Amino acid sequence: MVFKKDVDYGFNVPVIPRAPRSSRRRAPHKTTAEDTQVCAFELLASLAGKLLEESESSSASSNASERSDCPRIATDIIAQEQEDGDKRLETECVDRGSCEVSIAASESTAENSDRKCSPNEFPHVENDAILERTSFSGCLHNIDGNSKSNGYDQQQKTEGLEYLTEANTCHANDQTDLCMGSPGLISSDKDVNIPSRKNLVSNVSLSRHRTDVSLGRRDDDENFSRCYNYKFSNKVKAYRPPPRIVHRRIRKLLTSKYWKVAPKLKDYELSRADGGIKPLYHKRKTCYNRESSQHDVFYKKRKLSDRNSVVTSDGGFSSESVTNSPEKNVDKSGSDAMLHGVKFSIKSFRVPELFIEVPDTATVGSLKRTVMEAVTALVGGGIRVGVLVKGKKIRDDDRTLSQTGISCKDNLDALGFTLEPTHAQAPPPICPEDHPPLLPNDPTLLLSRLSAAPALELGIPNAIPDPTSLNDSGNHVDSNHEIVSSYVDSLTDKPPSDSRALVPVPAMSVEALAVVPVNQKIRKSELAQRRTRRPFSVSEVEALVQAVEELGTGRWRDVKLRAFEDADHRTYVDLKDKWKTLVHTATISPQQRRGEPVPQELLDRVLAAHSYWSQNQAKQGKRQAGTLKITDVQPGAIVMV
DNA sequence: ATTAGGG
DNA sequence: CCCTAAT
Repeated sequence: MVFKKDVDYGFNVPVIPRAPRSSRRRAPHKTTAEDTQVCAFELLASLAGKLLEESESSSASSNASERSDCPRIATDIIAQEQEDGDKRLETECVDRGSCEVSIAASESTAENSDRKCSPNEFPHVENDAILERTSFSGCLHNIDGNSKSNGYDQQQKTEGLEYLTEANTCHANDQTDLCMGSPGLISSDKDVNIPSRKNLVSNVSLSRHRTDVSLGRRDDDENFSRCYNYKFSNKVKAYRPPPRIVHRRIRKLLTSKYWKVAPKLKDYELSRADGGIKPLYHKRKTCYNRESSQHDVFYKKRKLSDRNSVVTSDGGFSSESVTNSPEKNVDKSGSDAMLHGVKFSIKSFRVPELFIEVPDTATVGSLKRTVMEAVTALVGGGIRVGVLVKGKKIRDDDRTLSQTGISCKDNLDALGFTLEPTHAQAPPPICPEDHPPLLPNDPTLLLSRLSAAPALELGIPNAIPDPTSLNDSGNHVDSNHEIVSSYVDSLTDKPPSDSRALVPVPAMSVEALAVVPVNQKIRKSELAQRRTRRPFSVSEVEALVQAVEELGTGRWRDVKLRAFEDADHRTYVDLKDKWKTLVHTATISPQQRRGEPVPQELLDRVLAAHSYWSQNQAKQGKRQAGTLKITDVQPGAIVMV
């Protein structure tokens, strides 16, 4: 941050009138939620419709080869289920085993193991539907972690039992993948009530057959992106469920981090070419649930139900259902030239787990849209592509395809891709915007800050912001570039001239690959989680104190504008909160204080200002032109008991 | 969009 | 810091 003001108000505290309301930014006209609703709805509906259509008409043949593409899986869950010994369950899930087996394990293996649970922790099936996959060939499973008889922890673990399945195997057995059971069925620890699943939606499930609906290829995409505003959460309130409603939950759970919503896929394509498009969503106010959502699901279910909630994990468990089908896209005329090339098409990407919750009074269309949102959010949250060969992850980006064993057509079957959260391998993701143009250690900035620090003028050495603290706000390395470049590299890997590396079939593969977003801004928004903690530096406190001394404690917006306008990561709420803690800190004994010690001088000023402004709250109106001598109130304010 | 408070 | 209610 930078001190915007270097005026020495001394001890005189002028009462500065509030900035005229007119000066406050007005949000531009926004499209009505209605529009958004309708549009998104239709789009998703049509998409889902196609899925259904395809799933019904397609055969149930499984794809063994595909399965072998991703041999590694999270089987602990399965095993767990079987340990449970529940025959019904077993029956229900056995087939799924193959599905799971086909899931490519990624970094979050640890996560999975964490999810392991003892038999008696088996998930309690309810009526919530859990969408295992939302690759649009996904399976729906009726599993609900909300056991009313279990405790919180149990709940957590239960949630982790959600199956990781792959659609193409699920459908192989004509399993009832989509389970929309009747409400109210709750099972105890020992009695996993699964039967309800049988009554559930029949095989007309979405997952009977891989639908191969390309995420980024919908004609409606354009509209979609425009209309999909994630504002539906408000809208959904219209679907407020009746008291006894049971909410359907569609979720996949692997980690505790959530991605943020993102624009349509097509944008990604564009972004690749343009070098980045403007993100549709900057604020975190979009539709996602934070960590607490899961933790509180027990207690706040009611709350959650009021809106559609979507949580996607970044577990890195994203797997792909890539289908190499060279024969399909071979360019006959150029077959010779492509003899050593690699052509393939990506049928679809499997999407990492999603957590979706909507009131069961919501419409199907709403559900579809929600799923769409989840997927979109996930994809836009910042992912990168992982390459799997025979189930093995290829991390060396410099290896040629031939060296990797995927240079010949025969091996294409073993080629797979995964979608992984970029930050899974990246350092703490930091938003570029969070940092001022000037580097923290930039002499210029440092000087300006020092000179602007009232403390200097007051001759209080302690208040001089130390370089260390100054660096605090900017010592984060923007990892975006790394990530992006890394990602790009993986796609545009340049192999030795003599060997033809991955040469995507223009129309097909390029597009398919484009499914992976590169947009930095999108990545930024990825942090739909709790903001990174950023302790106030002494200099910041300094600025805050000064601003409050001048403006009072009820004008945080002005404080922000005055002293922290350039500190994007400090919102007026942050400032208000900081002031709150400062007052508290100043009140308690020095021994009880934690963190970077704040100069007592500042704390004294905090108390003084706090005291003054709280005392004069009522009189503020009359003191328009008045001034105050801090010293006048300090004596009393400093008194600590 | 802000402010005020509780968590 | 987050979340909400109330402005």
